[in-house]
Amino acid sequence: MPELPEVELARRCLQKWASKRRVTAATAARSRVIRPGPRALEPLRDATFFRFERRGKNLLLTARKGAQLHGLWSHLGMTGKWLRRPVAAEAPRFARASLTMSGGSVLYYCDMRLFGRLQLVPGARFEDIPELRALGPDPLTDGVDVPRLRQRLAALRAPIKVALLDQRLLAGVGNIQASESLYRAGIDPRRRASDLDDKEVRRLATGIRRSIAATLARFERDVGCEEDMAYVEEGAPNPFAVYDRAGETCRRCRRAVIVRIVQAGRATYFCPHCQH
DNA sequence: ACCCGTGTTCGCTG
DNA sequence: TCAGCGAACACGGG
Repeated sequence: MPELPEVELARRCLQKWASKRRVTAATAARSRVIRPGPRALEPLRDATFFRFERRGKNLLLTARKGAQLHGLWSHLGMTGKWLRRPVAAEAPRFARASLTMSGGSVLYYCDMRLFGRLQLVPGARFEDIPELRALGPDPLTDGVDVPRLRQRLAALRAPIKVALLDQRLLAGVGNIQASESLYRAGIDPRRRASDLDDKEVRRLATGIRRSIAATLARFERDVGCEEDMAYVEEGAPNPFAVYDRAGETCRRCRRAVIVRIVQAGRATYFCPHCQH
């Protein structure tokens, strides 16, 4: 489920669950998401997590064990999530790794589709990892630098919606936030990225910030991390303005109908009347 | 049965 | 050389 807001929520939950507690056991199933292999997490035994960062959709945790630092890099892919359970409880479905914490709880990494990633980073040297170095600025923690964004977009022939999914441009914008941001900015997702003028990039930057802020605010209201953490409550109404609303009347103009198209293999939703 | 999917990477093509 | 595209990954839900 995770785009930037969901991953930020996961970061806050993990911080709350793991801060100042010691890892008493760490297990990992044989699975392609655990790197480099099933024994990858064993060095975390007796370590204590003290830093909980997020860059785009990546969670970067740091633990200390004596003089040693261990990094844990977690990317949730499409279906990854972290859950907390009492030590006596059964493991959740699709659990791929677990960290048993002092104090009697277990943190489970669960991932049905196995598109995620869980990797130990020796010495917590995240700065040495090429995939992380390649990430663009994070709209929530770094803000959006409009002149820089426009300069980057000017070099791209791809449609603006497709460009927004490139994590080298901005880290954390995913398929939902891309549609939502463009809707807020009143920009047609099919426009060539290089064709956006200054004013439009400014509107887009505002759209991105507000769309992320709105989603995060909703999570803060509706989703806690007391026990397990549910990204989307079962049967909850769609919280987004256009995403997954094909065929519905646009809430802004009340005239046109939201359209679904496919770009680069992904669904895009927009209002043909409000977005140009 | 069939299609769809909040992500990323790889290989092919023009 | 490189942007762009489809496929692949894996599996449940509508």
